[in-house]
Amino acid sequence: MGRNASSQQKQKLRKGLWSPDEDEKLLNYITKHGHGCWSAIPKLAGTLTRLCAFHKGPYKECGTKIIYMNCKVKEISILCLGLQRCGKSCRLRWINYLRPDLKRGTFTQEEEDLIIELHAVLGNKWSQIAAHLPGRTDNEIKNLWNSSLKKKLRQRGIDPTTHKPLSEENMSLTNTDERSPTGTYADNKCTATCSYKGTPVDMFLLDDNVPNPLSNISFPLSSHGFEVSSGFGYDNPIPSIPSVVHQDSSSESLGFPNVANTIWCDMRHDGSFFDSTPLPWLEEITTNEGDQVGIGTGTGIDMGIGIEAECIGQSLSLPIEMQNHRISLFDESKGLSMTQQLF
DNA sequence: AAGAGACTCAACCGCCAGACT
DNA sequence: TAGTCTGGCGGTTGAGTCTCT
Repeated sequence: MGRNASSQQKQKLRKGLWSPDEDEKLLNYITKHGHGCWSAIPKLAGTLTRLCAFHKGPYKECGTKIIYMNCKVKEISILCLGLQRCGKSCRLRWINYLRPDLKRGTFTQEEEDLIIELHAVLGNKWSQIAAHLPGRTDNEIKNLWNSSLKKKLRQRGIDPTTHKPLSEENMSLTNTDERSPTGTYADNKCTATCSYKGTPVDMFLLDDNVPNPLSNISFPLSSHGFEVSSGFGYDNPIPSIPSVVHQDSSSESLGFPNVANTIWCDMRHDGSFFDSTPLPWLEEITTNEGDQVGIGTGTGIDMGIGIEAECIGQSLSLPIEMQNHRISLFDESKGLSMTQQLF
C-alpha cells in the first residue's frame, strides 16, 4: 500500500529545468522559513494556505486538502500545490542557483588560480574547494575545471591530474618522490620534513638549460617575523622572492579556526605573484607555539615555507645559510636554529 | 546560411555516511 | 543490530549555445 502511494508520488515529480514559477515558490518559501528538512519542502513550498487563520489545533492532510480537527472550518483546500520536485532537486536548485549569496559571472583570474592551487592539494574535492571561494558552488567549479582549467593546465605543460609537468612523465627520475599522485599535502599531517624527499639536484639538473635556482634565491624577511624559506621549481627558476608571507590574525573569519595564524602567499606555481590568497593546505594544520610547518604545493613545482611559530610577531634578523640541499635559518638572539630539509 | 562539432552548465544519478527508528 | 531516511558529494548526462567550416 505504502509502496504504491510512494511510487505514485514519484510519478508526479517533475524533472529537468526549473520554471520561473517553481523558482519563485522555492525562493519564497526558503526566504521565509529557511530550508529545514529538504524532503518536506516540495509539499510546503508554494502552499498559499496551510492553516485556517482561526484554527490553533491539530490538522491532517488529505491529498491536496487540509482537514482541521475540532474546528468550524472543517476542511480547507490547499490553494496552490507544492512543488512537484523531490527534496534533493530543491536542495540542488537552492544551492546552485537561488541562494542569494551566489556570485554570478565569470571567474576571475585570481579565482581560477586559487582553484588550481586547491585542486593540487585537494584533488576533485569540489565542495572543499568551493568552501574557499565565497559565492561559488562546487558544481560551478567542477564545470569550470572540466571545461576550461584542465585544458589550460595542459597548454601550460602541466598534467591536470598530478599537477606535474607533462614532460616529466617521460623522464627517468633518479630521485624518490614519496608523494601520491595528487600530493601528500592533502593528508594534513604534512610537516617540514615530509615535503618533497627526492634529491633536488637531480630535479634541477634534468634540464641543462635551467640553472639551479637555489643559487639565485634571496630570502627577504617579512615584516611580521615569519621566515620564508624558499620557493623554486625545476621548470620554474625564480631569481628572487619578494616578501611572500603575511600574517593574518583573523584566521577564524576565514574558516580556519584551528590555525593559529593564517598564512597568505603571493606566489603562484608559475612563479608570478598574486595577493591575498590563502594557502589552502594550511587549513587543517594546527600550529602551536614552537611548531614548524612545512608546506608544498603538491605540484611539480615545489615550494617550501617554514614557519617557526615561536617567532611569530617578533622582528627577526636572520642570516640565511644555504648548504647544498638545505636552507638553514638561525635566530641568533635566541640561539635558535631551524634547519629545514626542503626537499 | 546551414550543418557539424565543441563547449557550457544545469540537473540528474548513484553512492556513501550519519542519524534515526 | 539492521533497516530506512536524509543530506551531501562527485561523476555524468544532455539540452542549449557557440564556433568553425
